Amino acid sequence: MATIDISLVAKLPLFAGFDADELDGILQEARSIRVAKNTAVFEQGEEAHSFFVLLHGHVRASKVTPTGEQIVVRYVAPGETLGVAMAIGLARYPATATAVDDSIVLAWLSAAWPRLVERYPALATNTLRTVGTRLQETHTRVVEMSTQQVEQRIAHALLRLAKQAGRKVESGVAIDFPISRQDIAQMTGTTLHTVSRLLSGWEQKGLIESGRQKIILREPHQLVVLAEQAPDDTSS
Amino acid sequence: MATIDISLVAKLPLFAGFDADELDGILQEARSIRVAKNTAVFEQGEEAHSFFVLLHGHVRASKVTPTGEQIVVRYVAPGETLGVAMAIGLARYPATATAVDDSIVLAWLSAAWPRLVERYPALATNTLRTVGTRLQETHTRVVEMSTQQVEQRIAHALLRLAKQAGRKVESGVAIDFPISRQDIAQMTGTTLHTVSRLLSGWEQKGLIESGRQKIILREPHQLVVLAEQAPDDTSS
DNA sequence: CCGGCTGCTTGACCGATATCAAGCGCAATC
DNA sequence: GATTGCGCTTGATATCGGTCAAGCAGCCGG
Repeated sequence: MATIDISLVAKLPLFAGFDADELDGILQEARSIRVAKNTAVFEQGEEAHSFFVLLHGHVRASKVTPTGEQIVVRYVAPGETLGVAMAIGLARYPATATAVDDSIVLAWLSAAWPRLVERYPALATNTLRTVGTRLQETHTRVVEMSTQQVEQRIAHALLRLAKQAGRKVESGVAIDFPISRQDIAQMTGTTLHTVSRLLSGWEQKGLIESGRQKIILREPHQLVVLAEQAPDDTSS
Repeated sequence: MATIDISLVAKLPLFAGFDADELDGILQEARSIRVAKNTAVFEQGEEAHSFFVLLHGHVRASKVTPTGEQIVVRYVAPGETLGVAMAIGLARYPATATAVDDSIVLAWLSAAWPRLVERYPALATNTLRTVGTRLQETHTRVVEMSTQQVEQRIAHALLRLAKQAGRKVESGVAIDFPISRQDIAQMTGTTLHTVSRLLSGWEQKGLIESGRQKIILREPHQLVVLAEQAPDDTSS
């Protein structure tokens, strides 16, 4: 029953435009849950009993196809919502959410959503905005997959990860959670092998520094150049 | 000032849960606009002055990349909303909407959206649902592009088009608007040439019947088989 | 401290699909 | 009814990146 501190969430997009009292009312209904590294917040196909806000840590949303192939939908950063299936009219989660680091989420019962929205209509418009943003981002991904080579796509993916979850370190910007070549392959529609080869190449050129589930961008600007390079541009 | 007939729109998802009076209030503010074949409803990058509901015809939403490549985002069927940029927090249209047939749209000024939503909160939740659905569909597309061969992707695309805009004809199901090989290429992330070759092959096998900007599915079920065929399944 | 798992690397090969190139024919326009 | 353009077809060739295969190495658990 420990109440959640308002200051933790007051500035999140989901709660934009709410005053302290309203926030308090909404938070009344939330439970805070610890999710250990490598355990699921929810699983694809499961009944969408709750929706969440990530408070701390990092969560990977992924989908499996009927034939067993897996793709990474996105990485969730602290402050973002996840599992809003009910709000968009789904009874079941369309993807699996796995903590890639020890994480903390706020959870509301999906059943409470209609009531919350009725009392606090801004919840709907705020959620509409974030779902709209995700739609834009997903379209960007489709465009990239349609028009760019693997090298450009991976460069873009790394830059996005760094922007979203970059931590400054001495030698550059580190991606602040464990991520494998396989994960990157599943984000960019390619294979583990190709990612490995490309990253090895970049490491040789000093663009990045990498290890087991670890990537540090040493020369982000060089990566930007790579990412924007036209398919046949051999000017380096 | 000709008022729009309520019965035309009462059953659309955007207006789910509204009674006649409310609908009337909303429709007061709409203008009905004819859009001739091959003209734009709105253009990518343009200020998002209005949002729309397609009443009649078919509209193609497409995006151009900085480097000039074009991709088709989706085809809009009658009853669907388009140009809801403002609702998802965008000041400008993220894509171009072009009528592929003579079409009729209802248009509201984007500026009216906040006021409409305040008076009719269900507009927000209904829009949230449709944007959520589009997000799902776009994820499906990403999954397909990541895991399937061109042949499967094109088969899926045709089946989806037929489902969404199929018209029964003697020889099968026709896609009810002009669509070129180029369009299909831009929907599936491939090239005009590959689409042409594949369709030629299917036509030979009697699966489809096609002509200039025209495609008729003769054997939808065979296409389903093709679409679901595993990458190396040579069982035909 | 050791063993084994899991993530990573690297080579060789191959094949799906893009690219390059040429030409055809329907259909709209004047 | 002629003309021209646009959508389509089809061949030849090139290549990116996937697949197959083998081995390495950092890290966790015992």
